[in-house]
Amino acid sequence: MAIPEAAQRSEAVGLDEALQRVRAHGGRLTAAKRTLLVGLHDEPDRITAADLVERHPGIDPATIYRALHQFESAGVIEHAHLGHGPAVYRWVRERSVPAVCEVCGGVTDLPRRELHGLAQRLREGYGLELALGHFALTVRCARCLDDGARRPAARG
Amino acid sequence: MAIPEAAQRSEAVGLDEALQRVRAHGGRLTAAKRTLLVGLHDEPDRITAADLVERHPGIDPATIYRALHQFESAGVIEHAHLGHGPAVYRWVRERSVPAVCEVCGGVTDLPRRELHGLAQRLREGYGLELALGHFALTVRCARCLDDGARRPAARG
DNA sequence: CTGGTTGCAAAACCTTTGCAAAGTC
DNA sequence: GACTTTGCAAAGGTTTTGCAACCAG
Repeated sequence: MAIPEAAQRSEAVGLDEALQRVRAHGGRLTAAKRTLLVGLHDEPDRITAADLVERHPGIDPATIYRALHQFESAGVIEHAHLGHGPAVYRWVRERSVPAVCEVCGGVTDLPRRELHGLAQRLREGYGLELALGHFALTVRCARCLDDGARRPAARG
Repeated sequence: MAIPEAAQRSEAVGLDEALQRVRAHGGRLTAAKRTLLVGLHDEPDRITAADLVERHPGIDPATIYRALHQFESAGVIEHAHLGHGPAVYRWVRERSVPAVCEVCGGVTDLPRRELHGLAQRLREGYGLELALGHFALTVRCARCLDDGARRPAARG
């Protein structure tokens, strides 16, 4: 239930500002962190910690996890859970809501706007403030729905 | 990405029918499974596998996990992921969508109806069929929002 | 120099799997 | 008697932690 401190209303930041932010949060800028920040900044997709471990054989997994936590506290990156399996990390950008196909695992990014109606209902009806983006919505994509229709489910 | 076979459109079933269903799915009714089914049937809340392990010291954890899978295939129970931490299991009932407070972890069950609007938008706008109930929505509950307002967040 | 950071190794956590013995139908 | 299930133990994948050596500011 850890809540990223600064990540709350963060907007996308450039690489330079990211470095500053990490320092401002009490972090020191080591070679490892610079490397990881550059890698994350240049990566358009959501990636796992394991991806980073693989791409940076010189950096220990523990270091990578620790750096990711720190970057997230600094509001530079954010993580999400797409389903089973490891968390995925991404540079903070215009906030979107990931929708994961439960069949093929494909991710569709939805503009937050699509969730406004729901957010309002939850706010007015339940006093709940929808927190978007940290956990994915589960869906079935068009392709998998199509496959399912063609080869109907093994009877119940 | 495993999709429960029969659980798709299951309705709540009684204990007796559950026993039948498990047998119908090729399962044998052992003492352990009967015990677990009764426990699950009588439990109003979502519980973890660890809860069951604790409540039934005579049954091995591996057996409990295997039984849970089998019950789920039979459409008798369903599991969901509320956030970080272990999966939670519950007797199948009128389908609802769990909303978990990211601060306190409290769960609010939403009627599926609240999600109809969103489901329609995703269907018409993206060809995505919203799959509800397996993963929770993340929210902040009224109480935690209130606390947050009183003791404002450490600035970003 | 002080205090954050690293690598290594070990552990934590949740869940799955192999196997021989035991149980169900 | 055929086939499933159980307990035990071991392993799996992901993430965290303790600790001594190291490095940034």
